[in-house]
Amino acid sequence: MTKEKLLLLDGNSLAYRAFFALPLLTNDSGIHTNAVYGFTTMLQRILEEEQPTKMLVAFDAGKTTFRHDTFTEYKGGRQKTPPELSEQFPYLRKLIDAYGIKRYELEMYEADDIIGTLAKEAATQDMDVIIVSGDRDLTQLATEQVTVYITKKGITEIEKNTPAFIEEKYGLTPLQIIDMKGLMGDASDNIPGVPGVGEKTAVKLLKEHGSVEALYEAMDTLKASKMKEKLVANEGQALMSKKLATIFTDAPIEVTFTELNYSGPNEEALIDVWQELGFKSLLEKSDFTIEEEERAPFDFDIVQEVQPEFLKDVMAIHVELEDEHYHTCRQLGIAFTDGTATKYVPFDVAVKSDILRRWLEDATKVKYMADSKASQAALNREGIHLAGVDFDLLLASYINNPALSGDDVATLAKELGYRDVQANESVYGKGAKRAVPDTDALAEHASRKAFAVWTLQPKLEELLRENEQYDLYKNLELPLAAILSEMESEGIKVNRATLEEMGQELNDKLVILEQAIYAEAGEAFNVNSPKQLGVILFDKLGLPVIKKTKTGYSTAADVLEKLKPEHAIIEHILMYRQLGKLQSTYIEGLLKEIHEQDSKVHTRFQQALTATGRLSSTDPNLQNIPIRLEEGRKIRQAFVPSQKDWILFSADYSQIELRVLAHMSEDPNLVEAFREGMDVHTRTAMDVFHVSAEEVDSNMRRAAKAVNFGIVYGISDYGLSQNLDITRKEAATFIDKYFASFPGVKRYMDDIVQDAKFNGFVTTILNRRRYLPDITSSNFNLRSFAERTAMNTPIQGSAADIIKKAMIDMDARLKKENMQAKLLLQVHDELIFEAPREELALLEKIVPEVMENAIELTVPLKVDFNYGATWYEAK
DNA sequence: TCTTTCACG
DNA sequence: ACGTACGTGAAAGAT
Repeated sequence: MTKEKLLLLDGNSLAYRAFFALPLLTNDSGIHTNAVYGFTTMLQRILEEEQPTKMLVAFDAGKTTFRHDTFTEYKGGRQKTPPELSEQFPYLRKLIDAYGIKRYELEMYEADDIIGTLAKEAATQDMDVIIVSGDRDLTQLATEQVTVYITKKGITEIEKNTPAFIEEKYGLTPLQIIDMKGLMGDASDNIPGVPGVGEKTAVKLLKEHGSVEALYEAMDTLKASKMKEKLVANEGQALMSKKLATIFTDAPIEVTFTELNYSGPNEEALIDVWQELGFKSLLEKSDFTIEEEERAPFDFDIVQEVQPEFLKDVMAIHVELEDEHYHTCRQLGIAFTDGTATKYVPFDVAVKSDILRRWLEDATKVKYMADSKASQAALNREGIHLAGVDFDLLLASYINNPALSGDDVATLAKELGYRDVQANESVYGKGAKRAVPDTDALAEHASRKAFAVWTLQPKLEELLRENEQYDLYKNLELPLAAILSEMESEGIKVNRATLEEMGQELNDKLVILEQAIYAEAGEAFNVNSPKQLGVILFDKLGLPVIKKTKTGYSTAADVLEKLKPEHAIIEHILMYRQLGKLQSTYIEGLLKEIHEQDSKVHTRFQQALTATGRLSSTDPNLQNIPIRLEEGRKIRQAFVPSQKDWILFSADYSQIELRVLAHMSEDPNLVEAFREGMDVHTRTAMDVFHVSAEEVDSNMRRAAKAVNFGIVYGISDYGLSQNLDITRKEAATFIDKYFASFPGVKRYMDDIVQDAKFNGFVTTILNRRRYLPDITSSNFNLRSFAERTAMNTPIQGSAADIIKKAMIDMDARLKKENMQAKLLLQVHDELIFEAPREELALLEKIVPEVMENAIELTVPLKVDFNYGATWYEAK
């Protein structure tokens, strides 16, 4: 029989802690949920770690307790419980019941007393006892059998108070904690103590005398001092305070230990509570099976022939695809609705219908869609050129709040309170069980999506107008989707043979390096395993440990760089890593993505994903093809134009983020630097180091460049010190000097954080928003992160606005000029085109012109360009 | 599925 | 006293 383990939780204290530690979350019905959420996450963790056999959550009952008989002002002057917290207690009780945990409260006693009484009793029955609270007072209950867990940093960390721990921390026994409070008092409980005595003095006195009573007995031996006077004058108060602080361990509790047996949650009840509270992440993480919500019945028809009268002037249409890989997956069918009648056409039927084809291509026929870029790309494959898209649910949701957007219609709809559409996962299944369902189920699913789009269109447009984001959505993101879809469908040609040849060479080098590493290590091991590599470097070879990760030794490149002088193996490992990365990600990875039919790769640009408004690129990611190191840069030799005698043409914005910063901050110094066409890093070095342009050496410029990066990222001395490998203090000096030279930037950074605190969000030049709920958090880390984000997002996001606008203008200009040149890729501050060589002269003229004039700033935008027979040469 | 590492702007 | 630079995606190993 294993030992019983009793877990006693201080319900009130933990709820308070969680409430103040977390931002005010609300569920769909507007109930605040942060305290319950925090309590739940903490409970989940403790249950997993401790595996208790018995549990109880104690609550305070009512306002008055026996302590008020001693001192009527006990807990007086306390702030009223915020209503946002009060409303959560019923849910907390429901939650605890669903977990199958005993709840208990007792008239006239506080939760502490219940816990103290049960802990004492349990210890006599030889149980292990763990108490969990946010209130340090409870540490007085610690004994060899009773450990008191006190939550720290809100609720994320736990301090385990054993008698030994308390001894080390204060030099006191757990029971002396009571004496300490008797002397120093406790403002939060309105316990007076002795005025002028704080923690330091109290601990000192108790180390000397042992207890409050012993201290007063020995009072005559103390030499006269202000302190002694205060002690003498407040003897009664000190003794009363000690009494108030003492947890009562003989409360008349009427529960048996059998009632406290814990055997796990009632899953069904717990799911219900979590759903009611809207704890999506917990529901997903748990392995509970969630029952489908009931949906209202829905009328739709499956048609095998498209009649012209089905197709109205304004419709919501949905192209149902097998999965998210819309360039390759099966297209299953098309649903369309006018809000009255909903029809589903299997895809093979749809493509054969000239009526439908003409309607899809007719720009005067208005279409509302869930994800127009995916649909357009999927239709492009059949030679259907979608036109007339007027609403895009995915993009509208993303602009409304970039943090929420999933890519499933059900998820997006649910965020707006619409539930009559199923999640893809529940229609198709997941993992190995994933399969396309029968036509009826498929048709219903697609039809419901079309209807959801129809229903949500007015709501979302209204929301966007309210926030003055309609223009951004309608005139930037929506037309951009069509352009991106063309870019993706066009694809970029990749020379398979070139990559294979490089792969062969890399392979030869990797084999040699691997052998050298084994020889230097004295054994063979998996160099790609950070764990095994850590053992070799730090245990076997005894190299100094510079940094640790949460799972072991760090073997990241910056760490290895520092170890280079220590051992010859390091250089080989770094080289192995570098070449291995090229081989696995860029040679093998890219080869897998080349389409057989056209020798091209067709990436997907995610337009509704990033928090800042940037695009991202997947399958393959063409926004991180190597360039910084020559070995990697050669990968770009495999990217070629799709036609003979064509070229690749690349144009990039110079210092766009710093120019945006100059524009937004209106810092005179920074503005001048750009207006004068100066090298901005050199200029920064001149101002920070107080030297002339000629005196700026490469080191100074390097440091200045790092500071400029830091400014854009939301500067911190720690980050800069890491980057430049200098001390934090030196980094702080750099930053101070920078802000002294660029006071406008300093003001901007301060203002933007204030704005974010006031509004709860930050915006870009085109009014893109990012909400920053953590900006008011009491958690230092969360708040600091939000503050840096507040500084960075307007910069990164506005740069994204600018290049997106340039893409739209460029598309129009290429059409106007009747050019064959095609835009293929966007890499954040760079556009890559392919074009016949004859168009080069015109490209050199119009690309910089269009890009530089995309959006007018108070400083000029500058564009550099290059071209060549491969992407490598277009540098 | 999560963690670590490393490629890009 | 707190402990990270901003934004991404892919591969490999560990779990």
